[in-house]
Amino acid sequence: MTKGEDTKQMILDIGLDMASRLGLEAVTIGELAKAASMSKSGLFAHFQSKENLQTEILRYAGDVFSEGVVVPSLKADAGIPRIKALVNNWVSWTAKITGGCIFVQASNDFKDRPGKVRDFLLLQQEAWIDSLRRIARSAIDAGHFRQDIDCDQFAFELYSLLLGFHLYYTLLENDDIRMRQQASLEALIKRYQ
Amino acid sequence: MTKGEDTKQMILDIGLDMASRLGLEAVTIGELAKAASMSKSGLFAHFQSKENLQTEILRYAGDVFSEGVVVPSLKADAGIPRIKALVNNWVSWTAKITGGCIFVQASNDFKDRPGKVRDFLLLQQEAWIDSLRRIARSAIDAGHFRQDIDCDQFAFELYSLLLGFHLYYTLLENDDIRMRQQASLEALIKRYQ
DNA sequence: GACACGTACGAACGGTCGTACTATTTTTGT
DNA sequence: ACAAAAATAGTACGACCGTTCGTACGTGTC
Repeated sequence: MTKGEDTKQMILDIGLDMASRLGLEAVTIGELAKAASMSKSGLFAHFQSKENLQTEILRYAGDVFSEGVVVPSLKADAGIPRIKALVNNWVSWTAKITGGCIFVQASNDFKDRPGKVRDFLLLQQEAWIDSLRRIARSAIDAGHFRQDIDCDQFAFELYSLLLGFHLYYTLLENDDIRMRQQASLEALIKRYQ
Repeated sequence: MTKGEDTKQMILDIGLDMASRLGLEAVTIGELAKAASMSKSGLFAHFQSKENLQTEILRYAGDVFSEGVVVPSLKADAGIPRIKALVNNWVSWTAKITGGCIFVQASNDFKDRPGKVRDFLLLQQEAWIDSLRRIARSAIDAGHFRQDIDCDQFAFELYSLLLGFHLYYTLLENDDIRMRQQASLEALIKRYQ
């Protein structure tokens, strides 16, 4: 790893932390440079535009998300245990940072702003929904879910539940919400059994 | 209505339209003045700060929301018909404008920015959740829902469903989502009967 | 030793932001 | 009709935005 790549990774680390706390939009080049103890221009040289910086932060966030949320859940037994593990990991990921899930935040920020960042975010969201779909599929294969269920429908309902948790947790700072979401998850699973 | 109040209302109308399309954050004083064919300073005099402008737009949005979403649903028969009417009205309200629901957008934008706007938004969200709670309560009274259900839990699950619809509709531009949400709503209602 | 390259810097650009002050015009009450 | 009051415009400000420029200091290569 050359010196430049090293620095760039350091910038992305700080940038991801910043984006997690305040949203991807709040990551300004000046502020990021200050946090990284660099000059604006020195930092800027590593990316060639703000768009690139944002996209790279998202990509890096995706890697961390995969490693910290998706992959660990695959170690749980296929089917219902894996679903519960995934939800727990997602909740931990979301609750760890004050601003909630960076992807949920960014989805809201960029949904009406066409461009590279939006396109990339869309790919990531579709990949995430695909993860939910596949986890439902594996629950069928494990014999935990009925054969005739609609995996897309399950993915939508599960993601909705996570989004509900996200709003209650970040905006309303509702403390009971973990239990409430747990109860909803149980009911959701039962409906597909 | 004096001339000033008249102008102010006109500004709020345009401001709400702007906020609906691009989010409350995107309503800048300069752009709003341009859209209203006024000078920045002339417009600014009606509010005394950006915070006031944002709060007043939210308050006005709340009025429009009440009148266009909540009140009409009260004309439907109490219980399940009223719940379905409320959901349909909410979906129409959300789908009518490109940016989706202004409150969902603003919730994401302001959740980490303490101040008057956030405080007011929180009140509105709690009032909305209370509407959901009361509509569940009236479904119990109408004999459509079981006596022993948790109205807060129902409100959370219903709102989650709406948030899921919101993301799928605004970001993913998923066309099947109305049907999918309809199916989920039916299942949700059935669980509480 | 000359040269190119990677890396970082400070300064400055044109632009937009919210806000403050001062004029000027328009409306209102008598 | 006229003065008081309200409404709007004009101008300027300091701060921050993303971006560009010229420059300087290593480090490795021919």
